[in-house]
Amino acid sequence: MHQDLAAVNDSTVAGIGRLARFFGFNEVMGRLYGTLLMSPDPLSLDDLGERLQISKGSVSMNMRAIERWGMAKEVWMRGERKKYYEAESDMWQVIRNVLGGREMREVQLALQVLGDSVKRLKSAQDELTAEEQALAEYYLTRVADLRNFFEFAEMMLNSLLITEGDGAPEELGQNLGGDFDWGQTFEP
Amino acid sequence: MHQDLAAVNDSTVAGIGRLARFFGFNEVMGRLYGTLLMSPDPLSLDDLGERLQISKGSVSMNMRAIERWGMAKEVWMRGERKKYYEAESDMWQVIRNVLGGREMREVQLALQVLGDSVKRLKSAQDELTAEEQALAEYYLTRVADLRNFFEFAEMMLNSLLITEGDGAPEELGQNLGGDFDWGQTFEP
DNA sequence: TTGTGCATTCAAAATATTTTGAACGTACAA
DNA sequence: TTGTACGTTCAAAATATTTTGAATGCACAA
Repeated sequence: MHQDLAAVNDSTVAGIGRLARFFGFNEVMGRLYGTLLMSPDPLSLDDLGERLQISKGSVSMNMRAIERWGMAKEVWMRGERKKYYEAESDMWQVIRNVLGGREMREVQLALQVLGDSVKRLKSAQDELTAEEQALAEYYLTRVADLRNFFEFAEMMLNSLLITEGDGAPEELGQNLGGDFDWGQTFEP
Repeated sequence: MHQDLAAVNDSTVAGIGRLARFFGFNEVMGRLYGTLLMSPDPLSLDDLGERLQISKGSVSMNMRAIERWGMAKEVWMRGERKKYYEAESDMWQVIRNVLGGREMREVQLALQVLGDSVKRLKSAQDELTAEEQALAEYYLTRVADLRNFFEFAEMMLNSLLITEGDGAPEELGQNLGGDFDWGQTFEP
């Protein structure tokens, strides 16, 4: 193949691998996804292992993860017994799939834990010595700060995830406005 | 200390540790930061090692990383020879520090690589066979998709980073509007 | 300047993650 | 139903990351 075409493919695949690592996936996942993205035609597991020089097992496991994240899907090639994959090429869809499955859970969990902390602190008020009460106060402000932050993050994520159809969110601000106090600060 | 206060401290510290891992830091960094955040007073390296039961070396190295990320700063305690730290408690500032130092670089790099690819493809046009030209076309659309995506990400980041003062960005949309085509899609 | 009390460094050890490949399972063509 | 061509699994190996603690460095009080 022409040298420049190969170079473009390689640097893109390497770049996406780097990004994948950066976002907490492993690099091979990124390179597999990149390879699919840069291929006009679906590729089989063998094709992928061949191109990236990795073992059958690794291709199989990593591709399954990629599929679960909604970053690629299987494609049926008639008359073929092999599995073929093609990349989800709408970046917004990929982002939505990943955020929806991961960051969202993480934020929900954080909010849950913080909510529990507030309850716990408030219901313990009576049993506390003066010194402990001061610490409880302090904890409440810190926990409130964190909650504000995560509520904001949740709202941002929702506005991305709710967006219908392809492409960039039509107007990010639209989904966010309304019931959120934008003027807040974390140092009251 | 009262059981509920300890529990709130511990679950918050654990939660922030988890988040740190999630965002590509190591868990100990998160727990150190969480411990500082939940302490009304600055803590020394020994205090931190003691509370988290980790070695002097680990505290030293991880705290330095935390400091570099702008997540905590040193505090001078007069008459003390120890180093004391306190957490940066403005979450928005933390986010800005981290994004500014990391994601921003990453996005810039990606844009740079993609820009190079476009140049390379365009200047190679002449030397290509018909088949190679078709592939080059395909590459150009994929690379353009990625570029749109990263340009959007860059703009989002800028609007967060540019915000002055404490607290949540006053109006995220404001910084974004204007020169960006919100109506674009990645599948023209 | 010296002694002391820290922080820092770094090589080795511990731990965690990822890859490999052989063994196994499965679906499909014949 | 059988043989085959594939995919999947998983334990062991390879690799990467993190922690440890002893050695070292540094600044300050005296």
